[in-house]
Amino acid sequence: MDTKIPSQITFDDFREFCNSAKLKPTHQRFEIYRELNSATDHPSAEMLYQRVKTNVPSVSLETVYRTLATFEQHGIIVRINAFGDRARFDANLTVHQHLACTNCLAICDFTWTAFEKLELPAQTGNWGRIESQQVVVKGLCNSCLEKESSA
Amino acid sequence: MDTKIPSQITFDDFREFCNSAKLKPTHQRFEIYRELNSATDHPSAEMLYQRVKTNVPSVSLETVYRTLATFEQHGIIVRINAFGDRARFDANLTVHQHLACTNCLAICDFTWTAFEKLELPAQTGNWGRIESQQVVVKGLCNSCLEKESSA
DNA sequence: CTAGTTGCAAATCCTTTGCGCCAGT
DNA sequence: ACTGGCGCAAAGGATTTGCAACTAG
Repeated sequence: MDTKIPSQITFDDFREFCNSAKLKPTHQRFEIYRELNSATDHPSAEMLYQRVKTNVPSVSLETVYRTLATFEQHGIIVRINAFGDRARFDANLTVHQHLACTNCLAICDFTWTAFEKLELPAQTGNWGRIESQQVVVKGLCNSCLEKESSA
Repeated sequence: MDTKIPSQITFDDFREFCNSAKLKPTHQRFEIYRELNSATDHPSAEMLYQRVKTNVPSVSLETVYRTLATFEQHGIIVRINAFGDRARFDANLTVHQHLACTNCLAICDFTWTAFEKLELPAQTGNWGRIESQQVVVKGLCNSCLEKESSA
C-alpha cells in the first residue's frame, strides 16, 4: 500500500484510490470509509453500520464487515484488537498508540515519541520478519473513575 | 522465542492462592493451571482443553473457559488479545512482550528492556488511571517465511 | 456485457449461561 | 450438610459465507 489518502476525501479521491486498488468505488464503500475516517472513537463494525445507515439506509452490516476487511487488506485502515469481544477500526495511519478503558471500552489515540524512537531488541530479528508493532495501554478513563468513586 | 523467564508461580503458591482467594482447589483447576503454566505457546481455551483432557478426560471446555476467567479475575493469568478470533492465555506474570505471527498465529515472548524502562508520556496521566501496558509485535515467523518462499 | 458487489438469510465459531448433580470442607 | 464447582445442553453474539440480484465501467 502506498496511496496517500487525505483526511477529508471526496468521491473523486476515493474513486482514484479504488482504481489503483482495482476496487469498484461504490456508494457504500465511500460512505463507510468517510464515516470511519471522520471518527475518532475507533468504532466497531456495528457502530460504523449504525452511522452509515443514517446516510445509506439500505446498507447492510455484512457489507460493512466485508468492506472493512477489504480496506484492511489494502492497508488503508487498521484493525485494533484491544478487547477480545469485537474488533475496532482506525483509518488514521499515522504512527500512534492507543489508550483503552477496560470499563467503558473507549479507545483513544496518543503519541509516544520516546517509544517510536526505540529499536526492537536484536533477538526479534531472529524470529522472522517484523511488520508492525503497537502499544495498548489499558486502564480506567477519568469518566469511569468518577462513576466508580461515586458508586 | 528465547528469554526463559523462570518466575512462574509454583503449585504451593497456587494452593495458597486458592485458599486466600476462597476458591476450591479442585482437580480441574490444578490441571488447567498446571497445563497453562507449563506451556510456552500461549494456548487458547480450546488448545488448553485438549491438553487437560489427556489427564482429566472428563473435563469440559466450559470449565476451562470458566476457570480461565476466574484465574484472570484473580490476576494469576493474563489474557492476550493479539488476534481477534480467539483469546490466548499466559501464566507468566513477569514483564515481557509478545511476538505474534500473523500467518500461523504462534505467539512467543520476548523481553524489551529499553521499552520497560520508558515512562508513559505525561498526557496519558490526564486520561485516567493506567493499569497495564503491552506491546504486540506482529510479523511472519521464520518458519512461515520459509513456507512462503518455497510456495 | 461482465466481473465485482451487495443484501439477505443462514451458517460458523468462540464464549457464556441456566440448571441439576457432584465434590470439597 | 453447605456451598461452590462441574458437565451438559442451549443460548448468545460477533463475524463469515452461499447465492441471486444488481451496478459500475
